[in-house]
Amino acid sequence: MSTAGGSPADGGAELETVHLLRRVTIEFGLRQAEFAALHGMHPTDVRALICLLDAARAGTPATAGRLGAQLGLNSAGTTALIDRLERLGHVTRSRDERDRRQVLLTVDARAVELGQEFFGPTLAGMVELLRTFDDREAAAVRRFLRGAYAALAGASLE
Amino acid sequence: MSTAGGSPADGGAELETVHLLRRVTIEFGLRQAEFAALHGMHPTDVRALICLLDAARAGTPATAGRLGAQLGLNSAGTTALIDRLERLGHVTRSRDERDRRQVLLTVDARAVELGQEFFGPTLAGMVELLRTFDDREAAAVRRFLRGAYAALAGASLE
DNA sequence: TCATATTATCTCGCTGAGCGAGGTAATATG
DNA sequence: CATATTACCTCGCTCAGCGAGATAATATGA
Repeated sequence: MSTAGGSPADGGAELETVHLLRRVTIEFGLRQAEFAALHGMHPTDVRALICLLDAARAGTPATAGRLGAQLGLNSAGTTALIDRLERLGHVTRSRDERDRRQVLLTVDARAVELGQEFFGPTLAGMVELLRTFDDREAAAVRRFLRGAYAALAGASLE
Repeated sequence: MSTAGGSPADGGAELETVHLLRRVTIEFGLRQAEFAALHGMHPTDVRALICLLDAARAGTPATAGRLGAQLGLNSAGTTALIDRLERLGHVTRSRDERDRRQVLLTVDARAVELGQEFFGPTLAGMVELLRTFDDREAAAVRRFLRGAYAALAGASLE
């Protein structure tokens, strides 16, 4: 169908998808907040762990400053954040030997486990769902998410 | 982790999609925080406006309590949140005449405009992208997002 | 080499978002 | 009609995150 002329009804289907994405992001945030409360943390702490794990997966060295920038915190807030995570034993600080100004961050294995315990079933549900997609459909989902990221961040992923 | 019987390569493609979604949600949160800072608000205030607009779109009456529940706030925090939004002129309180305990909330038109000014280009970018999808691909994206919401919220949408 | 700028992080003091506890109307229940 | 429940609000407090500024490590230029 999809008459290209941009009738209100047609735009609706696409806007609906965007609204859907927005609701998903809010719900994701709420689950993060729950996980945070469950382990004596704050939503920002969980977001920080996610960023650190993403960096680890991507092979990017995780420094204090980079983390703060990703989370939109200033340096004082970043220091406080890392203090909390370190106090809870979820991350470890270490000096970069190449540039001793920088603080490298590593996520403790136990923190990863806790995350998988909590988010595992949810993420598994999504993976399960994706298995019912054929190649073209799965590729479409990835293409949309990459595009959404680009639209949001003004930068594409890798 | 080791999910069910899929080959490692297969699980990778699906997990990649899920990680992509997670990154998108974090980026969405950052844009919300920027919008908030730009207008003297806080991230929670923006999330609240989104919830109120979603409720309006769905035709659900928006009450103080319901909003607080959606955002994971307790009653004190909810009251403070609505105080802030009302002080900024973004929402209006009114008593429900059916049940005078309840406070109904309506979003001011100006707040909607501000949101569209800021998020319009980003959302338009996503809509544009979606227009390049054929019907089956677009449907796949919606199906994934609905499923993701269900996995996150433990409830499906409508 | 040594002064100077820049970068990366930390410390200090403060503001205010959000919590727990408790209060006050309005509505339900026996 | 007393009592419970619901929906919201007030009060006092804690601590996340901010701005300002300090410190230490690295670049830059004469």
